[in-house]
Amino acid sequence: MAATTAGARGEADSRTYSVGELAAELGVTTRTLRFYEEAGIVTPARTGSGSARAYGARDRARLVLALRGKRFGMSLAEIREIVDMYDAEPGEAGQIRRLLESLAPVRADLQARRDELERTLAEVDDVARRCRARLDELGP
Amino acid sequence: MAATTAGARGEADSRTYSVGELAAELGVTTRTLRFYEEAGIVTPARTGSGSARAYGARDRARLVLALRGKRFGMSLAEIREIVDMYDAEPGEAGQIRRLLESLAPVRADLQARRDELERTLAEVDDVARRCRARLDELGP
DNA sequence: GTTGACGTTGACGTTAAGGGCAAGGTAGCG
DNA sequence: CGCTACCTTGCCCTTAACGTCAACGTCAAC
Repeated sequence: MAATTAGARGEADSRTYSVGELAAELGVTTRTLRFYEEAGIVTPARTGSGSARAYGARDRARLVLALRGKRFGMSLAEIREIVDMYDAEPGEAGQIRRLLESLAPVRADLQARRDELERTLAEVDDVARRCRARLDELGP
Repeated sequence: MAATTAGARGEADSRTYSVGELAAELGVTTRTLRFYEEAGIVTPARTGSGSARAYGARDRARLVLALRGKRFGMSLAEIREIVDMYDAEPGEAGQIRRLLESLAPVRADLQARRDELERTLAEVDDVARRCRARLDELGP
């Protein structure tokens, strides 16, 4: 199946990356990329003969999202879910509605985290402010 | 050493919690609290005879901070550092200055994370928007 | 004075997220 | 042809952050 490795339509795929290349670019090891593949986050194509992984633009995008997700404490499983819905094929109305619904809690969670971060940031700033005040009090 | 379990000054300590109590309140297990103690995040006092842990307001506050930190992907070690500086004794000028300096990168990191979150949130919203548009296109 | 709820330490098990290494394939290059 | 660089698939090791279990103390209640 599949025609030219290109997606549904629009061959603006540009290029394709090898593990090493992509790993270097993303600042992770090749082991990590392989691990993410096992976790179902990416499914790179293979080169005809060598069975070497060939990551496309879509894989790259998913990895970027995954690494971002990891940064604020998501598990690979959570990440997988989110990334999956990110680039799900449009499909028919029912499917889209389901996607929208599953998006809601994700959004809520992200927002909650952001708010917490905001609060934390404010607290840190407050500590800093108090420090400076104390220094003013002491210093000449 | 130490006088009454109370901090530097101001006995507004109110009450003290047992492991179970505090764990329930914070929504974690007692094991977790003990683990955080090993990790140096809290150092609850002990009751005279039984050697049972008695968590004070300060411990509670540190745990709240720690759990918040965990939510956005910090390791217990990182958490410990931050929490430590949060309620470090004022100390002399040099110490305060050092605290201020170590606070800067933390703040930068938090801000970076928040910005990333913001961007992710925007992307999620964008996906949702496109979903709705597509539904409008399809629906009657 | 024993029962039960709750606490204690200690030790071992588990899960997630990789690290690292061995043994081998393959593609270009001189 | 052989060298080198990069890739492949196992497979086991490690670290963090707990879970779980055992064996035992303690304190109030009955």
